Amino acid sequence: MSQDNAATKTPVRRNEATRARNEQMILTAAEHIFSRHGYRGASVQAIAEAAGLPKSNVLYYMGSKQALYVRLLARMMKRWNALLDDISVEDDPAEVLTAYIRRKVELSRRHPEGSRLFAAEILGGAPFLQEYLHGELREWVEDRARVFEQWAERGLMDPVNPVWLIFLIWSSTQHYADFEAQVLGITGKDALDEDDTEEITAFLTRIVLKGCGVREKGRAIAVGRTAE
Amino acid sequence: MSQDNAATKTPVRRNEATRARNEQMILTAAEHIFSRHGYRGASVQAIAEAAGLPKSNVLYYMGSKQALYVRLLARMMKRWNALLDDISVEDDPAEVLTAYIRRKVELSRRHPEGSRLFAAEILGGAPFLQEYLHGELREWVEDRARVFEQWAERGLMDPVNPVWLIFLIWSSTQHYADFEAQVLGITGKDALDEDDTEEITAFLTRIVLKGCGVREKGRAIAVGRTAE
DNA sequence: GTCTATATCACGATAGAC
DNA sequence: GTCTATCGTGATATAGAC
Repeated sequence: MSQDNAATKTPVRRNEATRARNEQMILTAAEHIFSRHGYRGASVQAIAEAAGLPKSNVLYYMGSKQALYVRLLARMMKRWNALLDDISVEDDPAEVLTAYIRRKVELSRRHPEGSRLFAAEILGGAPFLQEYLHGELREWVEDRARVFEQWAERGLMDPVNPVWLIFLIWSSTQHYADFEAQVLGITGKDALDEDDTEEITAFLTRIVLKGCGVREKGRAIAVGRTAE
Repeated sequence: MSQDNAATKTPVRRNEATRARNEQMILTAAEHIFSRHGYRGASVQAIAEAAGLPKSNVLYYMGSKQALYVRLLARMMKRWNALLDDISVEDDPAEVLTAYIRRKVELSRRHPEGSRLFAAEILGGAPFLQEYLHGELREWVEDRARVFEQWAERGLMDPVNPVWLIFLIWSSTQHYADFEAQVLGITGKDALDEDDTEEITAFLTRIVLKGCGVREKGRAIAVGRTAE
């Protein structure tokens, strides 16, 4: 990230701070613009204006439009991976799924523009993420899928297709970030507050757990009008 | 759609056929390009090349880039509305939800690019669809929501928030069109076939019905490892 | 290290030849 | 009705002044 210090003899501490601050401004602004218009639809000019810097500075700091875009994608993948810790057959399905849904909703809420940036990349056929999808992410899904299947064999949940289940969790949680404009239009709100988010998390958790017949710590779950 | 016939004296049937065919080519090509790159990211040049026509002809037939885009959005909204027939409290929740999920999956499968076009529009803040979201679509959702609530009061399903339920159905069904690149990357397939689609429909239907505690024709649903 | 000025090219749209 | 030629604008990127 900063290997070119050898070229400059003096420490230039003040400039390093300036650079760090400007880079942060650019990254924030770029995530905003790219998420709204996609890679091609976004212009460096618009990003520069949003960051309050001259257009050339954006290119000076980031090298090129593409390098900036790739850097943002990588940052989002990193956030994403941070909440995907390992699971094993010994874990409790209800706990794992509940925690995962909650974290996904929280991440979407914390970084809606990153989520939309990723969504736009996938919508466009994932030209910059082909490798990631076919490699790292695919392996991650296969690992979890195997655990879900073992849970089903042990009678801890229904034998549903684990990949479709993962897609269900992804789509339903990200929806509130990616389709925010639609959600707000239909609900008539200006923004979703923390209470809404709590309610949505509880709703999605409940549907997924009950829908997959997840037993809590070996007990059969309550069913019927008294449930929840 | 064709009110300017008064200007031409002769019938010009052949040209009408040419026009109809060219317009169709343009609409198909434009849906492809707009869905990949969004409104700003798409160029009339690229649409023209995909349609096999000179750039000027695209603008001649469609008037402007924006008019073409709006026309495509309207076409998608029309397809969308076609499967949203009225429901009442007297209907069976299981039947209504099952049919709706099936139709949504089928529509996404028939028109994946239309679905992605819509998604890109929403991702970008829905600049051309604000009115639709706050008006027509919002009313549609409120109508269904009221019926869901009445079903819950009658004990036909759990008292879940009906709006979150509708969002769940939308997001989980459209996921396979909108995030197709991700789905194919992770599953390692070239395309989802009809068997996959059937399986996904069955999975989503099962999770939603069971998750919401929908009783089939008044009976309590089966639960536990023998279910399904 | 930062920013102005500019090179080069593609954009949407249109005027006018056929 | 169709297509070529072109206009004015805004794109990414860079060279060079400070």
